[in-house]
Amino acid sequence: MADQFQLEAFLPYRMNRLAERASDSLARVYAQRFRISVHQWRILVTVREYPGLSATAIAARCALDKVQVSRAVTDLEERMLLQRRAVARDRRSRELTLTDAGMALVQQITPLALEWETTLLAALDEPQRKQFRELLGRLDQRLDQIEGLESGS
Amino acid sequence: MADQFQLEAFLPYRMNRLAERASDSLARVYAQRFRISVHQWRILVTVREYPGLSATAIAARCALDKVQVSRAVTDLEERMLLQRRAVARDRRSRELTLTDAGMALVQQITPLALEWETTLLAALDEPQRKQFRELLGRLDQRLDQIEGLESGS
DNA sequence: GCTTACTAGTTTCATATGAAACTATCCACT
DNA sequence: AGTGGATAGTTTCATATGAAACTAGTAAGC
Repeated sequence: MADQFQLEAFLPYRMNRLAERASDSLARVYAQRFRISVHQWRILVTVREYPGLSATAIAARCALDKVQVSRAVTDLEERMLLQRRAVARDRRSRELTLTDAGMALVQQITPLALEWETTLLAALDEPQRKQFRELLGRLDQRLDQIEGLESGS
Repeated sequence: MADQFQLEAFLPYRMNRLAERASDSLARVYAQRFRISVHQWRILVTVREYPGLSATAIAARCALDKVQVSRAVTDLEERMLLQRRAVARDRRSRELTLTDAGMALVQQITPLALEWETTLLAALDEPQRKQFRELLGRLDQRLDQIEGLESGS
């Protein structure tokens, strides 16, 4: 069995390598130019889409660790790209919103990110793009199940 | 434009999240039990498939950094899972091969890894599995082109 | 055979990471 | 009101990372 195992055909490896290459290539489009990390980018666009979320909610929504969110948000706030506003009903938590500068930054980077995505997806025709998204969704759901089994049994 | 950007629909994010979840879930199958990291697993199976490769060749083949390979190999050698043999034609480089214990370990982990992969792929039917591999391949090739453009211009 | 440029692999060092501890607050129950 | 968990977010600390420096060796031009 092991003697026919090929790393190149093993999906976890394939997915990881592809995701990492894609992520690195995209980051080269905006990271140095705007001094924004991938984590910070995720946070900025999520706060733009859902203004007023708490740090914990952000962490859950963009698959980040709460420590990473804490640190990234501190930095973004220092740079006046985002603000934390105290919320009456729970004084542990704060509502996050973008500042005008933060919004402007997102407006600047978004077209670059979408353009990069379009460039990547030029490898596929429209039905294939649709199919790819569909398959990613199915695998994601499957991982929900697998994780359920892991903790359940 | 930015006001319709959704992280959840953005492919680099989707791919990253899926790959990371998959990698973590799989690692839970063997990492603690055999004290093998993902990097080490890649190295072991690659050395099994191509005995006698150098560290640099391994790094290129499994998308790892040469520093990571150096460290992982040192550890694997200390644990007698792999050996480095001097090679006459170039005294900087050494040929890597698995020891019997290393081979046995690969034989033990491989079925678990393949079983995990099968569990994940149960989310898809056979044509979808084939299609998924095909699409990953196309995107990989596209990234070769994109990286070419980046350094070329 | 020297000098120069390159490559294999290791080590150093500064930074990134995330688990676990911690602080402050909230909530449920008595 | 008071006690015993939970939870939000931060800080600490030990480990992981990878760029750059380094060591040792190779290769090509003179």
